[in-house]
Amino acid sequence: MAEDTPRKRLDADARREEIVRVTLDLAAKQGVDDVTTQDMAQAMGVTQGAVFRHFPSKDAIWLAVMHWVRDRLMAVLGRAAEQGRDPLDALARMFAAHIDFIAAHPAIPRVLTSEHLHTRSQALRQLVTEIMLGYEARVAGLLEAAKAEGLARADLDAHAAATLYIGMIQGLVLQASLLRGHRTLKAEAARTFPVFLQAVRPPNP
Amino acid sequence: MAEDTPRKRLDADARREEIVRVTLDLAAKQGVDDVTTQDMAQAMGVTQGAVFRHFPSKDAIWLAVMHWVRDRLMAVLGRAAEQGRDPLDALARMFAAHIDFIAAHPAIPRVLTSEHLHTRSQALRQLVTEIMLGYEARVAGLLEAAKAEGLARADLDAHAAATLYIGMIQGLVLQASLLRGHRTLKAEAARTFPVFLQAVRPPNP
DNA sequence: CGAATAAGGTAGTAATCAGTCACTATCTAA
DNA sequence: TTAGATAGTGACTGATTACTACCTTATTCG
Repeated sequence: MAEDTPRKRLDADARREEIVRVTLDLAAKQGVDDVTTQDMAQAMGVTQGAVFRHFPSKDAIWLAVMHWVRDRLMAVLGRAAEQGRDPLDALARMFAAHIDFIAAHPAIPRVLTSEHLHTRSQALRQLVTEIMLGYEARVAGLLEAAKAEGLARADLDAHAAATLYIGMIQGLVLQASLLRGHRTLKAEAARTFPVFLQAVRPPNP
Repeated sequence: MAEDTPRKRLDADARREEIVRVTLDLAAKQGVDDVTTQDMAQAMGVTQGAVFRHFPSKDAIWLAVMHWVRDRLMAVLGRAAEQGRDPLDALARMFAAHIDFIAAHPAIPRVLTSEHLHTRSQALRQLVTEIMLGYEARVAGLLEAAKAEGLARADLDAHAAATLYIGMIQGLVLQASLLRGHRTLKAEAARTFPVFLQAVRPPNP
């Protein structure tokens, strides 16, 4: 819960990384749009002015955060998917990896879906769009591959199913956020994914 | 797009209603957490101080907005559902009505899922939770009824399916918001709902 | 008609915010 | 050892915010 205080006088690269880290932490705790540069500085044990030595603006910080999220998330998803024995197994592994990643970094979905950030800068909006479309294409690709192998129904609308998949994650996150504690993300995810799979599977086994 | 300027000197009830209306409008245009009391006043053609004659605080305005959303949304969903010939038809009508309502009032899902509002006051958070749980229970109820009539698979996890249903709406809204214009909410919704239905329907017709 | 009532205007407040800048402390390398 | 480079400080700014107090104007009703 506390900061492991890698105190003052970091070189610029390390400090930039730390700013991204504490920004994600703070976004999880107090909400994306309530994170101030003062909060970031305090979490690192430096003064507020120091933050602006490493980023020209707050938007630039959010952009760096978004890049961090994209890189890590895509790496995690890719690693999980390539371990799958077939396309549907890959999708299941990817889903589980995503849920685990969100559980470890609760701010990630909030950053990606934050309307506050989307409206702040064109660059931010574009990056989020790119992440979403890329993710959707990846899911749709796995579903198409599943169709080719007869693992998914032949008439499946892969694009629509990918939309449903992404929505499923959003719904799970919102529930877990509203009902903090009462329902755990992982447990609900484990119940909901099989229902999604039924929409994909062919009618007669 | 413009204000139909029901100009000055409204009685308190009418003014309160108008504040709720313009707040929803502004939230759709500029984002929930970027709506200021100054913006509201300007949209109504009064000064900012006038807003606080009718609400004790900005949180109270959001609470009134949330109540408006709950009342209207629930009424719309209820009316749509009771026209259904069977539980699944009711669900389909409810979904279509929800999408139409969102298309007419784009701020609604943003208000309901705004983390900024959830963290502002306990009352707001509680009301959103109540709306979500109520909605989910309604969907789960229809699905259970469908099971009883043999319209849904007997082993369906109605609760999980309801979670998936709500997530589907969230996913559609996010897509429409990010890809403004490129994809229309109604068209994507019409493609995605049948995929969801496949998860519900019994294996052999 | 005239006074009470209710709605809006004017002009503030204190707090908070991102961003700036001149200065200082610390590190590194010749 | 010292000189240059760099990270951080501290005090500041101007803009914006929700909210308030006092005053003015419109409406209503006896």
